[in-house]
Order: sequence, then C-alpha cells, then structure tokens
Amino acid sequence: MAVDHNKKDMDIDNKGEEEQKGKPVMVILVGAPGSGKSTFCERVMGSSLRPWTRICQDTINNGKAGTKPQCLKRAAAALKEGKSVFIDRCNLDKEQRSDFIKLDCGAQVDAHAVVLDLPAKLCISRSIKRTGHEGNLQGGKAAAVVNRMLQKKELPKLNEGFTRIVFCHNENDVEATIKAYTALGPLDTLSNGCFGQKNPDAKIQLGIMKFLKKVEAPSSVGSSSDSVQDSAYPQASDANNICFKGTTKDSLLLGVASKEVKESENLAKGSVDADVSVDEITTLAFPSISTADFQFNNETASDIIVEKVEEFVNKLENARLVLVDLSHGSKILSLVRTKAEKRNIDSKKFFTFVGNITQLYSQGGLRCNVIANAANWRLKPGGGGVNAAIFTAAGLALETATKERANSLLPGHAVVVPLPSDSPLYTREGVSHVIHVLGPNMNPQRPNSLNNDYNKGCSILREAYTSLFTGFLSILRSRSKLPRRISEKLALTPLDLKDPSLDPRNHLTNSDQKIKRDDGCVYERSKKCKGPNDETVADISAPSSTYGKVTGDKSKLEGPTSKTWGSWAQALYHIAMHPEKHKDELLEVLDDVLVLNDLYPKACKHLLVLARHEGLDGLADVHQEHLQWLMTMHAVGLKWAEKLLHEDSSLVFRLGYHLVPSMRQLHLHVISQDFNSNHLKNKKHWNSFNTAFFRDSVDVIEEIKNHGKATIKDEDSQLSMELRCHRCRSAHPNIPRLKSHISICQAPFPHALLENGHLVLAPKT
DNA sequence: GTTCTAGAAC
DNA sequence: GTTCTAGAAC
Repeated sequence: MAVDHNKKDMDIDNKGEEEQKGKPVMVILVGAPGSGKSTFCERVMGSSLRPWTRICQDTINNGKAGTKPQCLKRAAAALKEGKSVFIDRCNLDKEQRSDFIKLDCGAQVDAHAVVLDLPAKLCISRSIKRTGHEGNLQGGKAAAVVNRMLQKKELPKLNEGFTRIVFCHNENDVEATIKAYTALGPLDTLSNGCFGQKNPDAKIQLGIMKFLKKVEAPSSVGSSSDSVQDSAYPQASDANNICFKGTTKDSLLLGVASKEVKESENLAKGSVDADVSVDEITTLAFPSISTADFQFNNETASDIIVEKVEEFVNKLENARLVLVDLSHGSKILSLVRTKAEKRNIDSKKFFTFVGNITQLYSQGGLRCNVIANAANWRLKPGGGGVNAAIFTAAGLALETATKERANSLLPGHAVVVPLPSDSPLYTREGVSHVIHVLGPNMNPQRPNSLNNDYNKGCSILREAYTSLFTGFLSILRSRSKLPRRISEKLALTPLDLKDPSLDPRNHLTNSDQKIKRDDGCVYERSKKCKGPNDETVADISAPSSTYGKVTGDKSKLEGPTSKTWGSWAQALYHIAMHPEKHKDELLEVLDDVLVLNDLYPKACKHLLVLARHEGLDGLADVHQEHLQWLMTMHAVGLKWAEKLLHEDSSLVFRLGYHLVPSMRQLHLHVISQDFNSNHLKNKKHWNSFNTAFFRDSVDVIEEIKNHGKATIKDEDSQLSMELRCHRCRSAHPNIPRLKSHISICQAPFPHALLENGHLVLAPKT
C-alpha cells in the first residue's frame, strides 16, 4: 500500500520536471545484531531502480571489519557520486548516528532511519544460529553482546536530523519497509515523518483510523499487514506479545526482551519531559482544513494552502509552518509538497509532515508550540478526526479554555486558545496554544453543504487560512516584546502586539453569530445569506405562539446573520491589509486607518476611512473594545471633511456607516450631501445614504459606548423604501425624478440632521 | 460594489 | 416605444 502511494507521489512530482535529477538519500539502519540489517539492504538493492551503496562496517576493510571513520569517508564519497547509501551498522545510540547525519557531501541529502526494533529474543536466536556472519558474532557470545547493546539502545528521533524514521517491530513491518525502499525510484521521495513508533495511546489512534476509513477512498486504506501507514498505529504490539508470552527456557533472553520494552517506554517519556522546557523554534502545525470530512477538493485546497503559506511565510521571522496529515499516502500532502517546491517556498519555514497532530513531539520528535484544530462550529469535542483527537489529547482544560474565548465559530474564522499548563498536550507535547479554525463544508451528506459552490468555498477556505496564520502571528507578536518593524506595521493591526486574549478577533459574540446546527458537529449555513424569505418561512413554520417551545429546532432556522464575502467585496479588505500595494489609490496612510476616494462616488465628494483591523468587516463586528477605532475613524473623517470644506464651502458633509455593508472591511463614508453623481443610479444607492440604513458616525459611537454593540435590523426594508428628498422629505416616483428634484431643492435639512453634529458644514462667516 | 438585461411601468 | 427597476451574474 505504501508503495502505491509513493507511485502516486511520483506521478505528481514528475509532472513537468522530467529532467530534474533525483536526490540521493542516506538510510541509517538501526538495530541489534541479528535484527536483519544486512538482509534488508540486500533485499532492497537486489531489485531497486535507484543506485545504492551499502556501507557495512563489518566488511569495509577489504572484507574485514573496519572503523567508523572509514564508513564515513566511504559514505560521503558515494553520496557525492549521487548514490544513495545504507549505513549498515548497529547505530543504536544518538552519538553513533550523528556523525553520519552531519556528513558533508556537497549536496543536500535526506537522512532516513530504519529501525529494526525486533524482539530481542529473535535477534539473539538469529545471531546464535548464524554461521559465517560477516561480523563474526556467532554462537553463545551473541546473546551477551546483543543483551549489552540493547541495554544502551537509544531510539532515533527526528530532531537528530532525520527527515524520516520508520520503526519495524515485526516481519510484516520489515517487509513493508523493504517494499517502500525498493519501489523508490531515482526521482522519488518518501514522506517525511516518523512511522510505526510504539503508541502509548492506541484508543485515539483507532478512532482516527476509523475516521480515515470513513472519509477516504477505499483504495487508500490498505490491509494492516503490508502497509507502512497502518503499521504506524499497531492495534496490538506484536513485540509485546512475543516478549511476555514467550515460552523460551532461557530466562536471560526473556529478561532482555522485557527490559527492551520497558526501556523504550522510559526513553520516550523521559526525553520529552527533559526537552519540553527548551525553547525551540516556534512552529505551527496545522491539518489541511476542510479536505477530510468536509470533502473540499484536494487539488483546489492545495492551491489555497500554498498561496496562503506563501503570503504569510515571510512574516514568520524564525517561526515555521507545518502541514500535518496522519496518512502516509496523504494526497493533500503530496500535492502541497509539489506546489510549494515549484514556488520555491523555503522548506525550512514550511514543510509537510506525516504524523498525529496530537503526538508530534512524543512520537515524531517534532516540537510544535502551536497546533491548529479543524474545529466544528460549536467548538466542542467530538465528530472524529483531528477535532476529536485534539480535544481528547488536550483534556478538559482545552474545553474550558476554549469556552472562555468563544462559544462558536463561523466558517473562515479562527480563535486562538492558550492551553492551560495542566493540559497533557502542554506537558507531554509542549503545545502552548491551540488555534481552532473552521473551514467550508462541501460535503452534501453534512448539513448546510455549500453544494459544490466552490466560489464561496474557496473564499471561505482562504479566509480560514488567513485567520489561522494571523492568529499564529498574533501569538508570535505577543511572545516577542520587541518593537515591531515598519514592514510588519504595514501588514498588521496594532492589536496584534497585545496579548491575543485581548484581541477582539479571538472573541465571537453569540448575539450576532447565531448559527443553526444539526445534531452533529458541523456548521450549518442557510442557503440564502440574507433575505426576508427565510424569515417568512420561519414564521410560517413556527408561529410566535409556539416559538419558544421549538427549542433548537425551527426557531433557529434564520441562519447566521453574518455573511460570506464574494470576491468583488474584498477590495477594501485587500487595501486595508496591504496598503503598500495600493499607494496610488490612498489619500492618507495612518497607523490605524487609511483614507481613499470611493471608487464610485455617489456625490461630488465621497471618501472612505478604512479601519486597518483584520476581522472588523462591518458594523456587526464592532464592539466596546473597538471604540477607539471608531473615534479615530471619525476624527480622521472629520479632518478630511473640513479640508474639503475649505476648498468648497458650499458643501455639506455627513459621516456614517452602512448598516450592512456590501464591501468587506469596516469603512466610514464621508459624503457630501449634493448626491450629484452619475454613479448614483438606483433606489438602493439612494436609500443606503438617506434612510436608517446609513448610521451616523456620532450615533454609532454613542451606541457602542452605551450598549457595546450596534443594533442591526430592518436593513432590507430600509433599502426598498420609497424615494424621499433628504432635505424637504418629498417623495418621488423614480430615481431620475428624484435626482432632478434634489438638484434644485434648497430646503433646509431636517432638524435631526442639523443637531448633534450629524452634518459637517463650513463655519459661518 | 457594478454591469447586464428581461420585463414591468409608463 | 422608451424609461426604469430589480434580479442575476460577476
């Protein structure tokens, strides 16, 4: 099975890069005498298409035993020639291995470890039986030697410098690994990661395997006997069975065997505890969002992942991003790996990794301080897959900590949750933060699927990764107390410096994020984002008298009040996030806000003041903690109104927000009240500036001060109201007639507008 | 947000 | 026949 996957990888990798030369690989075999290292090499070399050299210390000296430096020299020479090498010696401790890993052979060479961690009993009996073994370790001496070696055994870890480690505990594992290396053509690569390490927490793994079987194509799930992928998650340890059920008469051998098991456990545990406090590179491990149960197309998803990684990777400084998948044959990993290579994304800053996201350190040796969870909208455990695994591994601490941050999550959004130090995920794996992120659902079997609407799907998936990576950046910022540089200032809002817990982006209020759910864990989107139709349906099916009784059922059918943004609605957002790319369009660039002319002005003068704050899309997102933002925007808007009044004192300005904006990113309109513009064409245009749909900036500030949020209601009815002159309030049948009226109407403005600073006029002279 | 256009309103 | 609106597509 592993072989099949590799072939698939190969197909993808080779597209358009036929002429690219393969990279040699160094495979360090790790195992006691009698574990089958030489046999392993011979089996692979016997039918491999890749040029291999076997470096065997027992025979390196003209057929006699040689020294380690001889092996090193020979290995370097072979690698320089482009040959792959097997280091066929015991390599049982870290020090023995490290010189080979550090070997300088001109080119970049991946170091793999193949650990033949077979039962000691088996190794010893083979050593005893064998005659003519190259190392001359025969007969009764063997037992004592093997015993001694195994006592000092130190299992390899990825942080020694390996890109891939495979543990073989039985003959089936060995066979599968031989197959994988035999099938490794000159241009192929095998997945990075740690495979087959004994697993202390089999329950979670079984759950995940079950989940994978449910959602992956049947072809990707092999029989457990011949697959490297499956051998990573043994359902029962054969090694243990042999050790403890062994019927050997030799008590020495039994003692060796049980000691081996015990020791390997201790090693794993001890080393983690010792290293957790070491401050390593900050790393975010994240699963592919939406491609499992939510069935987002792998090809498209991989494009988006690479696109978003590319966008963020340069902002990471010393931090790294790692895309993680459990399955060795992961399609998404191989797609992303290929595309990231093509785009020359720094492989030190971003790489893919096969492993369980909840055991990256203890099982894979990869330290990740931050992990992303493919969460469900309720931010609750369950469901299966990554979400279930993370909540299980992190314990109740994560649930509690999550609840403090948010109660729900919208597709495309993320929430950063610092992990309490009593969580096992913190103590065992060194994970300090979990970022929950929710992607789009394309699975028609799940409630509220996007029904193959990949326009929406893609934009939500993009948002999801943006939110995830921005959340990660906010953690980085909160860690380093260093002042930000200019470049970061351009990309990030001031709040990013603060503790992520203060970042309003990390909080979601329930009130404006009502999301319907079904029984499961999956976010449910109403088919139409807005519209009185939905309300009507809900009213009919759930009359007001029974409203309260229909709990959690039809009464919640309105769906979310928030909406997804089409690609056309992102223009202001892009400007706010990357003002440096839009210098020509900007009238003013400040730390917190930007000022620009509205592209389609609805009056002689029509400016926008844009908040440079990720996650503030419209009034609905504004809360108490954004008050300073509103004040700044108002002050800047006022300054510009006054500036324009200075140029033309006949103008009158009004400052305000649209109740439900069409364009993403909170923006304040600064608009002159002549409405003399060819771009003002329809009822919606007019009403959006001349009904309650237009919320005066001063009123919004008051409302946020007093109530903590803006009331948003009747937006649709406001937009379809009859057309009335904003001065004399006369009604007009259509837009042309209204426009001809307002061009001549000289009536004073209504009192309400003249009071409390709603209008900005030139000072009377 | 705009553009396009069918069909309603005049 | 022309003007205008409103909904879909982008």
